[in-house]
Amino acid sequence: MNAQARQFDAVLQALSDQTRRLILDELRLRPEQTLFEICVRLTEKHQLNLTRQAISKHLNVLEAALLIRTTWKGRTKIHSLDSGPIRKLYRKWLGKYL
Amino acid sequence: MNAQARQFDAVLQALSDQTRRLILDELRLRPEQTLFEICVRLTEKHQLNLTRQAISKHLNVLEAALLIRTTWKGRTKIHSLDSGPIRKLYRKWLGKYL
DNA sequence: TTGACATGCAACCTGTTGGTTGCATATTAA
DNA sequence: TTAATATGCAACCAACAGGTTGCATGTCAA
Repeated sequence: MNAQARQFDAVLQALSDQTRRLILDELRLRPEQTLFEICVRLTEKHQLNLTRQAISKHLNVLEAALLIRTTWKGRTKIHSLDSGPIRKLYRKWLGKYL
Repeated sequence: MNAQARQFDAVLQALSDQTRRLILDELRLRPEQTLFEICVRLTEKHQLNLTRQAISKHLNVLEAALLIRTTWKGRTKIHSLDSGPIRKLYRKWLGKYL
């Protein structure tokens, strides 16, 4: 299996979880959020009661699929959406089905 | 979690496997194929050496996600692509990211 | 310097996924 | 009727996913 197929696997698998889709939605509306901010929004806005570590794992999955970019600012890690992989998936494969 | 989120989970998870994407690609180019025809195409065209039962499981996943429709014709089961769930996903969620 | 804060890392658990092998069932053809 | 054919079903397995708890690390503020 080639590299692009593996990349599509990772992107689609990352998107196949509602919690991760909610995280992306939040980052789309409000970029540059920390782990704690994301936790607060998910619990208060979406009644999603997960531990910080669970959210952190989801962020790692999204980052591994290159769907979010991160930078460190002192002791806080800033997360932002990168929709590049989704657009690539659309151009190279998914678009045929629309 | 609501029903639509679960449906999106199922569709994206079904799409997150390269073998299943190849199956959809084959059914898009040539609809109305049986399990055996799909097996032959995957092995001969894509050098994918899987047992019939493995392919059958993949077809079940795709059918559960409503990505393929099936009808019985005697002792053969005919599979066809249904891109409806992909279009719905695009309309209701993914399109925001393109 | 010390304590609070933001995050990471690792172990663990349960359920699911992707694959196999073996056998059963139903339909068609000889 | 019998044999070949197309498929389904079930058990099993290793690997992975999603979640938890507990502890470690690095940075900022008092």
